[in-house]
Amino acid sequence: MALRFYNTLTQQVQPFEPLDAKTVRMYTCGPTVYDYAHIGNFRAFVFYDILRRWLKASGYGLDHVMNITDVDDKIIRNAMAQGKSLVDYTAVYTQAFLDDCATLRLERPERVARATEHIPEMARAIQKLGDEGHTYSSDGSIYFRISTFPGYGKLSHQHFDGMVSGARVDVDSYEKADARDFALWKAPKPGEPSWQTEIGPGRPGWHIECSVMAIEFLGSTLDIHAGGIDLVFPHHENEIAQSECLTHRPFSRFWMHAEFLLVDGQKMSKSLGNFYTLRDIFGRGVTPEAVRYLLASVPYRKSLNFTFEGLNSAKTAIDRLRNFTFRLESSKLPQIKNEKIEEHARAALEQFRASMDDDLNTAEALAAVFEFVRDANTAVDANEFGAGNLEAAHALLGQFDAVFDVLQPSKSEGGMTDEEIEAMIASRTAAKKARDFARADQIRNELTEKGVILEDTKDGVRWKRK
RNA sequence: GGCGCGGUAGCCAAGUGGUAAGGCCAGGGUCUGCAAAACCCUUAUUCGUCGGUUCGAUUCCGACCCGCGCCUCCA
Repeated sequence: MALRFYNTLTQQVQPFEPLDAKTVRMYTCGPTVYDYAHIGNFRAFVFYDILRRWLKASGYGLDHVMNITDVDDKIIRNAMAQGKSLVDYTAVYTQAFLDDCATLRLERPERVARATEHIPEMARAIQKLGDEGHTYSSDGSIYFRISTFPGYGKLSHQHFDGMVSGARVDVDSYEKADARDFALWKAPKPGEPSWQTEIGPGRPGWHIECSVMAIEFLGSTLDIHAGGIDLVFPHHENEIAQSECLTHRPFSRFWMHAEFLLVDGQKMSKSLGNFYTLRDIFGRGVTPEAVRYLLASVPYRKSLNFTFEGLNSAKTAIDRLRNFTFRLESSKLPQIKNEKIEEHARAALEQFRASMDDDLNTAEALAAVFEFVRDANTAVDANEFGAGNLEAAHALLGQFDAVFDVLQPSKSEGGMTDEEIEAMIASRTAAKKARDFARADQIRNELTEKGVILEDTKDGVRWKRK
């Protein structure tokens, strides 16, 4: 079966292939840099990464744009409260975000676009929407008139019959003609940053930035537009309205949305005290790989309950896979090729791919890997796993890690060199030979404290860093 | 109220009209001087509840209960 994804627009799983058959043009909603990103945010960002990697593994090129929203109400409020300029304020959190992404091994999109670098284009787009009768002004702000776009609601599948046009729903402290209408351009307020443009002074609304940057970089019709499920309405619905009024073409062929992350079964919030940034979690001795694995192992369309127990489970699962690769590298294997193992490796690789093709079913893909690992471990125990099986095993593990990317440990600071470790192991072996077990145990404990784990095997001692 | 998602072993979780993947935990074992580490084995007659369709349903249909998200900023 070929690659297929669930499309929020059609509410169906559909075969996927990019419009030009080679390169996937994809836009994903990035962060608003008003604070450190939290793990809930990274649920979506890890999903983007898995999607990217699987598209690449499927042979496609990528042109992926992600925005960074560096101007919005919260940013302005916080920056003003701290007496900082917008640029100074957002620089900190933008960098922190990029650092966090690198820590989680998220591939950098082909383009990372900052909203404030595209304001003239946004103004021009708003101008054009105005020329075509989709906007109205009120107190210097410009609003999109939803009633001019009949398709409104097609993504979120909502009906707005019950909403009374002209009703005053004053949620934004701006005047709107219709409750659904949204701000394209916000009038400058005293003390707030604003830009001088051909449509007057002010700053862009949130929704317009994504439409404008997506179209600018990727053209009028994208292959995939992705985001968190909470963005379906109103953000993505509004993007569609703006973009399709602007280009008169379908905005995105596929819309993909990552489900929510819960913490201890509840929505993460500062008031509940279950609000975690990556920095908070790493402070508790959790590795980036464990976070990555946990977020990736639950299929993206299923809500994920984040717990420290889950992180622990992820860590152990990764260890199992690392131990297996370590074992293949360090064991003396017989010069044979076990056909049963070969067949299993082939079947597991095929199953892995089929599962990923099926709307990125990462849970099922993982099962294929683990089943093979168990089978292969048993064979190694029985001395029936041969050097001739290594290639097929590595093909499977390589495919797995091209997506999950957790096998290589993150570098830890300090620590001993390989030579120092080998020297200590040599003295321990000597002590063991002399039956001085107290001395041998002392050396082993020392190594353990320094994060080096020894394993006594029939082929001798082998070691690894924790 | 509207729209959407989900309820499968202690926890996470896949899946199918024909009788339940995988991971973690737990218990047992192998290895070992002993631990540790590693590896292996075992662990749901049962898939929220109640009806219906069917030779047969966890899987299809209906009703109900429960949890979550969106409907105002939010990944």
